[in-house]
Amino acid sequence: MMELTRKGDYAIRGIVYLAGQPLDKISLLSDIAAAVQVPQTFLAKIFQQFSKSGIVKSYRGTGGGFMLARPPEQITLLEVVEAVEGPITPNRCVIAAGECERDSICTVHPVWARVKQQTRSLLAEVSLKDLAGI
Amino acid sequence: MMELTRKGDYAIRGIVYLAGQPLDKISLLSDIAAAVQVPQTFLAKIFQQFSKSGIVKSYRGTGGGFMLARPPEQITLLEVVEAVEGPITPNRCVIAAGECERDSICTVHPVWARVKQQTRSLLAEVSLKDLAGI
DNA sequence: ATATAAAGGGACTATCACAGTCCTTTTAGG
DNA sequence: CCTAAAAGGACTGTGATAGTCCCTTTATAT
Repeated sequence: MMELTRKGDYAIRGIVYLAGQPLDKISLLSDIAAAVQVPQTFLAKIFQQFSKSGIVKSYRGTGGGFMLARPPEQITLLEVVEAVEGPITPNRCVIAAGECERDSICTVHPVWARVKQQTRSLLAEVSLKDLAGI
Repeated sequence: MMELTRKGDYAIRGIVYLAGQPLDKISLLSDIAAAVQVPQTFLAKIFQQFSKSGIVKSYRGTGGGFMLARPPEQITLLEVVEAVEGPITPNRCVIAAGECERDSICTVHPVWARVKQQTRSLLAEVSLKDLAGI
């Protein structure tokens, strides 16, 4: 239970690397992939998701690459994880009330809600600045 | 991320049902399965794990079945979940130091350790008595 | 204009964990 | 010794994960 996927792991590695680079430097995907030891084609998919979530800005063509969309202290670990893994939901029931028919009688429900809330707020307190050790 | 499997869900349903029964009553697997709407053969595997973990006591043969091994207030949700899902580990690195080679440089590591610790202690505070609403 | 260097995006594949099923064996009572 | 239960092993279908491959789009440099 509660395991981060390899994709999530790679995502964090990649973005933390980016956070460690000079703010206005555009990094090549190939460089990032080599530095953090992740297959480049796979990392490409991950950075596409980052781009859509507004965590990174991408530039195409010659001289293109990736940059953080905001300074590292304004990007949280929660954002990064949820960008690639989707919302954190310890139990399907937590997604939305009524998702399971046993809802009304389910005393476990509120416990998962607390786990979710607690975890999200912990991850929200950690920024890329912290992780990059700047 | 962080999703409880269906097995874990079923496990909780089954054990909470048992906690709601009279303390010394031996319940049939077939009854439990029917009550909580889980395939009996699948629930059988789950209760075998419970039995090995010492959460329930099993009796074979005619008149056999299952009973909680301890009173409901002495069995925690953490025990139940870990019995069937294994240890709660948000990230492979958290399992043991040195599991990943990037260990020493990995600033994310301590964050996962906190998530793990926090979640475990929350689940440890909830007993079957609470869940069964006794 | 055209060659080139990048990211974007779609389609495809292999592997593995999850979610079960089925069948045989063991244990206990009547 | 027959029957009722759990124990255990072997097997299977399905879906998510973890990629790969190839083509398209966009931008720059010559």
